[in-house]
Amino acid sequence: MDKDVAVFKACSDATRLRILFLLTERELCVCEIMAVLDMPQGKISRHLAVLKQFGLLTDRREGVWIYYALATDSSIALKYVSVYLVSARRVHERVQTDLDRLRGLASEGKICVPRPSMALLQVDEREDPALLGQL
Amino acid sequence: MDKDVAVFKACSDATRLRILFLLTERELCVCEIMAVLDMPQGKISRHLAVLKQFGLLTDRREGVWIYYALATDSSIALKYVSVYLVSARRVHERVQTDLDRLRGLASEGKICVPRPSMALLQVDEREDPALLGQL
DNA sequence: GTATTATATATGTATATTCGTATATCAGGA
DNA sequence: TCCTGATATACGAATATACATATATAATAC
Repeated sequence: MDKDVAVFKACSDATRLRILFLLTERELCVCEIMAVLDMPQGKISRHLAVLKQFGLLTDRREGVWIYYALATDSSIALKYVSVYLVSARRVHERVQTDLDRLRGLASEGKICVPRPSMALLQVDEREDPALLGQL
Repeated sequence: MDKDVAVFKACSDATRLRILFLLTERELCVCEIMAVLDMPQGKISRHLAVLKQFGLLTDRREGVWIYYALATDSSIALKYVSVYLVSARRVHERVQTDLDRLRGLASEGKICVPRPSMALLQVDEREDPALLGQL
């Protein structure tokens, strides 16, 4: 149960939640997240460290860049949070703005090297209404 | 999105999460939760106030007792947290112990007046594997 | 080797959270 | 009315968190 508490704690900060929503799009390096959220590098790195420590993210280095991606199966709560992230993306304006900004900056080549889509979460967002149909 | 952050913050404490798991069984008054968790009354009341303030609980007074129950539809995140609560009940030992203790104390008449089951969450826990089948 | 870029981390400070303890409120019964 | 049991809340101490700022590390190019 402590792992689940940690997952919820990781999500209980607006900046971290925005980062998680961004990562539903694809894996991202720190500089991309910095550019989209327009926040200082140290702040982003610290939040990424928290998310990784609590098991929500994985990272891999590719040359100078370190790419972060949503983790899976680290806890029960994370599974449900993952479904939430994919389902709620289109609902929150803030998230829409962030995602638009990410795509915009990437297509203009203004943030490091755009990576191919490699999101680990394989849920089709169009399927989500069925998930909660019974509620 | 702030509402969702609040929901996750509400869940990011072990005591509050245990209370939420208990309330998947049925609505409960403060003295029942106190007895099951064996914690001082002030502590329970404070956590209930937080959960209510963040929209996770509703309360109703019946004479001297105030019954708390899981709320619904107060935010997107809460829907997914509710499904998580029902699905994860049987997985966590701590939750099992709490639920067994609740039923034991209630059947022995050791905690105020046992109420009929009035859980607001209408999800059948046997259905939950389908919810995450695609993950 | 040095310089540069990307990322991580240490430090100090302000704020928030949690808890135990004590006290206040509220409803019902004598 | 007073008393009692159930619940809420206020207060202070200990701890945790988030932040800006500064510095450290790590990989690459030269």
